[in-house]
Order: sequence, then structure tokens, then C-alpha cells
Amino acid sequence: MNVDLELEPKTKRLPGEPCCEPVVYPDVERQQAQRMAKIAKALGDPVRLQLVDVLRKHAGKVCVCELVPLFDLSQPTVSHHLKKLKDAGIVGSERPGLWAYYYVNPEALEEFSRWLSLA
Amino acid sequence: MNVDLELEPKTKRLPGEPCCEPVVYPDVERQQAQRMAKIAKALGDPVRLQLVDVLRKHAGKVCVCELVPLFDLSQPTVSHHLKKLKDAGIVGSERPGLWAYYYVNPEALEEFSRWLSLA
DNA sequence: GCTCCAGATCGACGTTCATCAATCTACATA
DNA sequence: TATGTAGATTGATGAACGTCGATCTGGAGC
Repeated sequence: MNVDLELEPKTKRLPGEPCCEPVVYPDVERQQAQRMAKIAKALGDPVRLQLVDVLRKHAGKVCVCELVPLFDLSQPTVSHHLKKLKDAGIVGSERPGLWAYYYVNPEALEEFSRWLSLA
Repeated sequence: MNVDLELEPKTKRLPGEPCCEPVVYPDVERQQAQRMAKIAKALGDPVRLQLVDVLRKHAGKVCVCELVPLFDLSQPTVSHHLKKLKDAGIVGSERPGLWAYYYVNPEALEEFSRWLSLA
């Protein structure tokens, strides 16, 4: 995303008459839009959406070895998706021994949900 | 997405001893996951997120000619983003004359919000 | 030590994406 | 009818994505 999202309105307008009300300013500023979009993007894949769904329905942590066989995907691919979710702050993980366990980090989803319910 | 998301658990497991509780089934089935992911994906871009934010903060319809100057992007690019949002059912549009007006379609966001608030 | 296993990382491949300049499509007005 | 204007569409380009097989890492057990 190489776009400068500085949202100062450029207000160059209207050769003839106006088409609508004054000007509208976006209240979500650059930084928050970036953050929200990151969460939304991480959820923007059916596999990751279902991974989140499984994790949050299952109170506590879930072993990766349980998650992989739920999908018709290779282990590296599932691992890749879990990493994406983790990078977005949606899930967390720990690896006490040989197995790795993932769990939902509720804050990220709540943060996004809060944004969705207007603001 | 060329993945078969039929989520029948493959339950081939455990050479040695178990690592966790039985098996976890994803309750979001293929079709709904596809739908939710489409909405999330459409929101997974800072520009589109801010477009949605502007539209929903502004009761009623907003002219495209108002939206374009809010971003450091070309007119075709903004048009492209609006189309993505429309394809996901997040916004609607009408074009009575020369100008086009966009507005938020609340159902899509509510549907997604409902999914986020567990299920 | 060595071996086995779970999971993460790497490298490659084809696909999708965001972006722009250029063009096209309709409506409006003269 | 001809001109101008708003917005959509097209085509091209470089970046990011989803996927896999192969490899790497580190704990467990012999």
C-alpha cells in the first residue's frame, strides 16, 4: 500500500453548479484505517475465517495437529495461514513441547467489531 | 481459491499418544465462510475502509465527485474500489444523471458484525 | 550421541491485487 | 448535432497472495 492516505480534502470542485452537500471528511484516520484493514484482510480468506471460528468455539487452546486435518491443505499452508492471523493479532500461540497450540486473542476481534458498530 | 473446503475431518492422527481433546469441527460451513470472507476481504484495504466510513457517517448518498478528492488516488482507482465494495454488497449506488451517488448497504456490515459477535 | 516427529521456514509457481494512463459511455447543454 | 463533463472500463505493470514440496529447527526418546 504505497498510497499517501493523508486525507486533507483537495476541494477542487465544480465547474458549473454543485452536485451535493459540502464535503465529507473521513473520521477514521490513516493509522486506525491501516490497523482495521489489517485485521479485515487477515479475515478475508475462507480458510483463515474457519480457523478463527474453530479456535474461538473451542474454549482454550487447540493443537495444530488438530487443525491441519480439517482442511484439504498441506501443513505448511495451514501454518502460513496461522502466521497471518498471528501477525494481525487475532490469534496467539504457545509451544510447550513438541506440539504447538493456538488460541483466539479476543481483543483484536472486539476492536474490529467495535469499529463495525459505527463510531 | 481452488481449495476444496469440504470440512469433513480427516481424523488420521496420533502415532504415539494424543496431544489434545477429541476433534474440533468448524461450525462455519463452506458457503458462509466464503460469504463472510468476501465481506472481510472487501474491507481489507485502508482506502475501502475509509470509503465505507465516509459513506456510513454521511446519512444518505454521497457523490463520487466528493469521494475522489479525499484520496491521493486517480479517479479510476477510486472507482475500482467502489466497485469492489459494491460487489461485496457493502455499498449500493445510483446514477440519476451525470453524477453517481453511493451509499452504505447496512445489511452486509450487520451480517458480518453478527458473525464477529460469536455465534 | 543419534533418530524421529511436529511445526516453522524457504523457494518457486501461478493467480490475484492496486494502481495508473488512456479510452469509452452517457448525460447535459449549447 | 457537436462539445464538454462524470464516471466506468480497459490494458499494462509491479507487488502481494495462496499453495506446494523440500528443508530447517528443536524437543523427545532411545
